[in-house]
Amino acid sequence: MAVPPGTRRPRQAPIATLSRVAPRPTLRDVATAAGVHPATASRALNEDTRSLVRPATVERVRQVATALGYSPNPIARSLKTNRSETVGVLVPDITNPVFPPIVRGVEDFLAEHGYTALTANTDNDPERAALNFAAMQARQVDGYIIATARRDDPLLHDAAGRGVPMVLVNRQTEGLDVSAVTGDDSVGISRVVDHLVDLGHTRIGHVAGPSSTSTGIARERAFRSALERYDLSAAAAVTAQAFTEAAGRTAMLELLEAGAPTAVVAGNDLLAIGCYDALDDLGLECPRDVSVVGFNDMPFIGRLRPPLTSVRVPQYELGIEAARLLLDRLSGRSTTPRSVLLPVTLVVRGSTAPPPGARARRRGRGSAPSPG
Amino acid sequence: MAVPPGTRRPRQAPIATLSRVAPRPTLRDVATAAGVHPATASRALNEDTRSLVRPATVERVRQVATALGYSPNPIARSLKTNRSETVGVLVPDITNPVFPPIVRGVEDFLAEHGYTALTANTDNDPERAALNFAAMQARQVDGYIIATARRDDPLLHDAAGRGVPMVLVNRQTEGLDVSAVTGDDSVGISRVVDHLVDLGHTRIGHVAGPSSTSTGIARERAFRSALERYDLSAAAAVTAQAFTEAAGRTAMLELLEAGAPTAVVAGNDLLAIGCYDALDDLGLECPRDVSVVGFNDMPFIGRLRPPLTSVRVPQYELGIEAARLLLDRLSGRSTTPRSVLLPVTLVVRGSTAPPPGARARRRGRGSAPSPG
DNA sequence: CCCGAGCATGCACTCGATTGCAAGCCTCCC
DNA sequence: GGGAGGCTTGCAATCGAGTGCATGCTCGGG
Repeated sequence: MAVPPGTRRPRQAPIATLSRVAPRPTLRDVATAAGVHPATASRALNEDTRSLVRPATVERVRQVATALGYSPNPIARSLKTNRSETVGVLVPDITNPVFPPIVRGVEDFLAEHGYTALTANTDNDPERAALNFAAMQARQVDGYIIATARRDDPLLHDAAGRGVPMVLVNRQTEGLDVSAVTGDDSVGISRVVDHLVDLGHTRIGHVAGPSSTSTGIARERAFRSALERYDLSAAAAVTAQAFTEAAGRTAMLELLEAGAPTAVVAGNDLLAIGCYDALDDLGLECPRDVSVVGFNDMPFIGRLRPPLTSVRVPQYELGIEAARLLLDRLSGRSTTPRSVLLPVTLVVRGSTAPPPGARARRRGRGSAPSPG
Repeated sequence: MAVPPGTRRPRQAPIATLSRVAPRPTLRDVATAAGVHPATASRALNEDTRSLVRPATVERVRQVATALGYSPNPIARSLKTNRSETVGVLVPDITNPVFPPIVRGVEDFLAEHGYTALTANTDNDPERAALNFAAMQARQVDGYIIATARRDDPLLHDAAGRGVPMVLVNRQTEGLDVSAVTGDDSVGISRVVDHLVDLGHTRIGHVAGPSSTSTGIARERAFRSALERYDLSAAAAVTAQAFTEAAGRTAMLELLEAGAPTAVVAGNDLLAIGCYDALDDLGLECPRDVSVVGFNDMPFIGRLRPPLTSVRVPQYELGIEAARLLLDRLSGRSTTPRSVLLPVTLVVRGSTAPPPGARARRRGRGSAPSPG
């Protein structure tokens, strides 16, 4: 070698760059500073190859590494290992208040374990979902947390078939053998119906969420079976086109025309707000004329006019749990899919009241109704 | 080499893996399939080296590439180019309703240009911010969009000094020569004061945001100078410890004790909700006893009880604009920092009314008040 | 005292794509 | 017909870290 010593870093200095970013030290830098081969430095710094290196050397390398402020380049590592310590998170729309707490939970748990999250919005569009999914795939994400599942979702079936690690959160897909974390829709709706019957309602309607989503279907089913327990049937039921305020309003207008419910169970809080709008349109008042119940207990939903009675779903915990399941799967700790149902609670507020011209029945919580 | 031809892909098949992910085709695969050298394939597929390759070859390579479903491995590319087509987004807390629209705007604009966003929450903790910042740095993000700026922020000064590309959004940092996109706080507050004076208020108080944030300070300054234009001075002003409901309540209780304002301008909507809480505590009613105004016009804030008068800030557009500035900077299209002020509008709702025992003055919008 | 076992370390190749440089071919013109 | 120049393409090194294999050293036993 004719190269004089100390010329180890051949990156030529840029001619006239004002203040370029100082290059981070690499593994080679650490190695030469510690007087060892890069391979040795690599092994010394790596948890599960450390045993191959003499303890004294390990110590020296580690000290040099911290002294230089070395941290491995995740890109280079990913290239070699095919893992990126990154997971993809798909949500319909982060602007929908249900999702920020979920995402926050996911990110918090991931960060705690050295992972980072790549988030994308799909707007419930399968095509956008597929695009984002592929883009994340290309970026070598190790797995996915999916809040956008459709009841029948070819994209997910396909991916699951290829063995892509993923966890569904909030929503499910039928016949898909992957882990999922959701709120207990059935119990939630059941509590809602208990509450309304308690208040004396018998003509209860339902503004269901879109039938393309598991939550839409599950809550509608739960609604019907809860009514059956009281020998009641739905005053009317209309399915909204989307989980949005506008769709809720449209559906509610239809519902009010179809039956004449004294109470309405909405598929989620946004639909419930749409119901408020529809009542406004018709000059009706909630809860005096019609009681309304939502689902999810979004932030600030208790401060609406009137405060919305809703079912609280522990969104943050949903996110935490989903992230936990995914990392368990990635680390090989657990291999069989698990379905986790998180408990929900009914939060009674001002949007529910006895039906017009009636007094509330008094009844023990959860007990069977005494026959008429 | 004794290796028979056709053995180009030496990855041995795993023994008993049920359904592994099919390996994505690489550039080499495309190259051999097209009968060219990988380097040629690379140039053919790359926008700005394409001119070096014979058009017929380009076409052949591109066809083979799409036939094989090739897409470049961003990890490998990043390693070589030191760019990742990824930008880091720092927000205090995605759970705060102000931020989702901003993030959404950022992500939408980035996605449209082939970039992706890495989001992290800092909880306004400089230490967490530094950690996240470093983690993103390690992941080779090309630049940052920062919604967590503190008024005096060593982290940002340091990074800016090193030439790290970044754009501030929503908040600013003093004496920092980087691009920033914010709502026009000064005009917003000015409109608020106009409106309150219009209604007949003269004893106006302020619950200011934390003085560690530019928005806290800027809005307070704007508040005082707006009052001066009417020869008024603040009935009282208290600085909240954080932009949270709880901090707003505490500050408001103090404020009500200090002065006896008939109207209160809150530093943002969350603080305004805290003001509602405080009024509740004391058995006062808004707007009958005290008018309250917020800032930001968060989603659903108009559906509160009472509907909050607030200043609408175009958050989504803030995000879009911030992303645009950053990408302009990254592409070298624009090099000098720019400050963008987006226009805001006052949205008058039910939380503001004339002061107790007074009728509203009628006054032309924005005109100087007629002296006493 | 010598040889073998075993531990510690170094060497070199790899992941997938990019890019400076070299080489080949063709064409055009003298 | 021959040479020069330009257009295409190939070669090989590189980014930073991980890893199978080879090598060297040390220590212990015979």
